[in-house]
Amino acid sequence: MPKTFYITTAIDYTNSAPHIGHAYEKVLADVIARYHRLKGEEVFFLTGVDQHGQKVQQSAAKEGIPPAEFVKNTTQKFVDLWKKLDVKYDEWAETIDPRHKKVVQGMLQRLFDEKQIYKDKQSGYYSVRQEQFLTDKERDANGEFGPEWGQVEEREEENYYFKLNQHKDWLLRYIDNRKDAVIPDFRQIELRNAVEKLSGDLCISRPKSRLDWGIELPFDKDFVTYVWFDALTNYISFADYDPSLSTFNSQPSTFRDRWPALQIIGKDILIPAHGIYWLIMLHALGFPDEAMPQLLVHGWWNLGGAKMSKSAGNVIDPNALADKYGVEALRYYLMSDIATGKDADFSEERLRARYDSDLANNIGNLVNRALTMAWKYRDGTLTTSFRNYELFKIPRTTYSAEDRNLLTNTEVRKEFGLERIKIALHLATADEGVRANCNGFREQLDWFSISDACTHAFTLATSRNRLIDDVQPWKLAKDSNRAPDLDAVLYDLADLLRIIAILISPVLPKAAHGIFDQLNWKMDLSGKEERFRLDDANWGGLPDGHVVGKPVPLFPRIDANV
RNA sequence: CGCGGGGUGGAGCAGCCUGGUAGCUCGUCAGGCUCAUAACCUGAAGGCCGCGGGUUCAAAUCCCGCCCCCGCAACCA
Repeated sequence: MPKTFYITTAIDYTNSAPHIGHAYEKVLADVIARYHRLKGEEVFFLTGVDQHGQKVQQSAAKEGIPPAEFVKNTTQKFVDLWKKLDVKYDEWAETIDPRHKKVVQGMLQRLFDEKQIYKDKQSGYYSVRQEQFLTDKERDANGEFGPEWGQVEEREEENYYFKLNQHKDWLLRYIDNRKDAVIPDFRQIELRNAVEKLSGDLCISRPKSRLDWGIELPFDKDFVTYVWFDALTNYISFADYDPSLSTFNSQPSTFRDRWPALQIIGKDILIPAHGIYWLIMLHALGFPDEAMPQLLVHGWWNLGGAKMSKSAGNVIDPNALADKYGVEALRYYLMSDIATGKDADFSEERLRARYDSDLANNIGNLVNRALTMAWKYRDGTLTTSFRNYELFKIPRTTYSAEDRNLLTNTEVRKEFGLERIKIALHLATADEGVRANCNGFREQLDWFSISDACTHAFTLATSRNRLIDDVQPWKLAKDSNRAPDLDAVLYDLADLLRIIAILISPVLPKAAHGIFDQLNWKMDLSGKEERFRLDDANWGGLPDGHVVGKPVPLFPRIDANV
């Protein structure tokens, strides 16, 4: 059996409501997951929330409710948003889940038994009011800790540490040996530089006196584990990893079938969390190099060139955008107006412009004009009988230079007329054009260039908008001698829409269904077969006599509504 | 000399690794069409590819220097 395609996202911290960055990452993962389903692969898409930690504890205290209740409320906001945005995951990770807790504790116990975790003292400046140790980052311009920290004292605290540093050389070698450990490549360079500077071990605990909203250390009930072993572990704990089995090959078959994952993360959590801590954690647990996850690092949506932040009060609410413009418009914008891995500037104006020009004017309008003509001239019925006519007989798969000569031969021209030859040429090359664009589509998606992949669907749509202008079906309709020509064009248009729907389905699932519905293309497939399959994206899939549905504007223009 | 990204027609970007007529989308202007969601199609205008040097027959693309903008710099999820 072919291996399952496993994809994860970062799990979001449930301290506040989701913003556009959260939405971008999940939609990106969803699109990649849908693409792999489209290829017929088994897919396991995991996303979820990180619910433990100090900030949650503090926020809950502020509202006067238990952390568990607070977390339940914020978690719901994420769940609701993913439902709204058609983010279709296969498993949901919550760090308060008992399954997760069991794996985290199992891992910690094993590493403790193997002496990779030890207890030590740390000392430093501690803010009593904020209940946290301060670092140089907290110092103001004068090198002092500002009044917002209240009383700052030197304090000493015992904690548990993970022997991170002893794996440094391994990590360097791993990064050097695997060119695509991190995508895009400049992030891998960044990581490599950071690893070289790595020194010291990793503090992985907090005394319960300071933080008790977390997973208890299995070997010391006075401590909870702090963020790293808790949050990062979700990627394996929800994929059936068994921490009691020390070698990778002894893991359950479900886990081995899934792992390793393609892990989608933001640029802020590559270094040190995923690029260093996580990879070293896996290595320490006995994961071989071949079982290291690939990290796909995306950039940020900025606003007017500046970083979005809650303190600046310029965060974008994905819920409001989805309500205002629709889910498809939002998904399309997030996928098309950014190069995966890089930053981009968020602009509502560009969202509108891209939606109107790419979706409404190009694809939506094509659906409308193609189906309107099918009804106006043929009562919605498509036929393939045009293939019985002389010039349309050339089997498209064997179309050759000789055939092309035939079509451009002056004698033939005289006999059939330039118009029919034009259409014959078009039909003869239609399949080839579809295949080329489908291949381009695959290629771009395999490189995570979602925007460029979409372009291939638009190229096909543009080619048919051009064809309509070129052959002018409204004139063909007035001449009964041209009936086969019109049939051929109407069939080609409808079938192209079917293919376009398949290609846009990862990014625009609702619209793809909309096209299929308007084409009246019901797949009488059994069981859990997908409605969209890349294998079906070949010219000529609609049967003779198929009756299409009535056209309804697929992507109503935004500027007309607002 | 901390690490990394960016500086390309009015706007947003691709191209740079693997040198060889500067490409895409939007916008602008001029035509065409009427099947269509005032959509669609054709054509045009508009760029010394941040600056200075170098390598080369040839540089946006390679090398050196400089200027400007933006992230990150370890307890922050």
